[in-house]
Amino acid sequence: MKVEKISELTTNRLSIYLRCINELAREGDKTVSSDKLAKRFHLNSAQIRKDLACFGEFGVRGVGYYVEDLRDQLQKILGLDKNHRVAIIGAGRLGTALTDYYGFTQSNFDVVALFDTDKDKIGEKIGTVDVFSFGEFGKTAKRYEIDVAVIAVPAPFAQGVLDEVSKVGIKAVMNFAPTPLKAAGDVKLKTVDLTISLESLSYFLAQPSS
Amino acid sequence: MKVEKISELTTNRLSIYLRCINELAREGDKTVSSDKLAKRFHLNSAQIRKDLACFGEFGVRGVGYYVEDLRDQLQKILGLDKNHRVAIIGAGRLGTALTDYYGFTQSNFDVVALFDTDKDKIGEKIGTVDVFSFGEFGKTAKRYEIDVAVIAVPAPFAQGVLDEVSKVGIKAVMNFAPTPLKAAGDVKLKTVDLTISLESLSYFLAQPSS
DNA sequence: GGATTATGTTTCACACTTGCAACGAATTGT
DNA sequence: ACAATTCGTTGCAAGTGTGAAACATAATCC
Repeated sequence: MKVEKISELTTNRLSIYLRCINELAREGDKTVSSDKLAKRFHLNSAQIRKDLACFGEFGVRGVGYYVEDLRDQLQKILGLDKNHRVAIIGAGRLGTALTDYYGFTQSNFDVVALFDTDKDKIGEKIGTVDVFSFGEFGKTAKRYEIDVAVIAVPAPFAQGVLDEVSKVGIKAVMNFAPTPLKAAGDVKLKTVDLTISLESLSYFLAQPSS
Repeated sequence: MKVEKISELTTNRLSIYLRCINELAREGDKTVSSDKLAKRFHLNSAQIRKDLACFGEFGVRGVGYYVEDLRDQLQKILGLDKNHRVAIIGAGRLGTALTDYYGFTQSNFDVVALFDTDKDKIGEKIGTVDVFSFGEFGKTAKRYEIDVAVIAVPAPFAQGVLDEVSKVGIKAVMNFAPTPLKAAGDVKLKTVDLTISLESLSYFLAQPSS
């Protein structure tokens, strides 16, 4: 078992392994070798072993991995055994869509509060979730024990929101605003930039070589 | 000007340059050097010049780049001067949210049709967009001259949708289903996997080192 | 006990990207 | 004319991730 720092690419692969293992578990498989896993899901067996070995010895030599055990281990490593309380800042189209997003609702992330600065929205409900004034973010976030923030405001306001959110002590932030943000060192910021993805498609379509 | 193949990382940076240039244009700047651009937006001046040089000589030695000209050039390179007609497959929460997403509506991507297999949804409208039966995708896609498809269906159906979409001759696909897909060589597939991003945050929160 | 299987681990080569430095070429300003 | 600026281009070092191979270790099967 190594004790190096874990690359984000590694944890991303762990997510993928977990999905594959879940699929095998649904099919009733009890054990699986890194080789079978690799061939079935087009992965690399050596890398699977390397990645898993970062976190412990989960496999059994001569046998492989016990599917249910590995699933539990991966869930634990990825922190999917603990619940998180999510606030979404920005009750616009994207924010309201994310509130209902099954990726949140089906996982260990519970959206418990929305924030906006629009007085017409404050006090309303999106589904079962209340919309609060972003001016009272600190107070409300503490009351709801928020530990994850999702930024769904227009780009020019995103940095301000991130600063405010960080001030309250929230350490995990997902940003959907199409702009790079500067976060404090101890804050994990994950930006999902759909604009770049779209423009990448657009570029491809514009190329005559296609 | 090089004629090598362009890496996707390069085009992603072009998207970023375009944003920066747009910001400068809004502020009224007429020219900018790669050095100023780099310092202002925390980029690398040599890389800016290298990236731009892949597509032509847009700068003027001793002067820098003309802001408006560079903006137009970048838009043209990224294909943002031509409109695209988008179909969204899957009229669930994510699909309907994307239909209204300003990233689409504010860009050169027009969402012109939704598809689903649920009879209760077929025939309805999401905003101004009709929901069609996915069974008639080929016919309807041709009629609407769709050239971009967005997959917003549950993971188990995503590959089937991609195959069907490819059969119709659509070459650009954006996939929101949390599963890797196999696309034909001439089809550009861009997968946005929010689950992996979420689990990455979850992992971070689970680490005692944080 | 011996053969087989498959992990945990190390090692190496390869590819890719990035960042830095350098330099000729071209333009502007004095 | 000359200095200053800045692009276009090249080369190189550093870092990172990937892929394949190899091998000791350990469990299972016969």
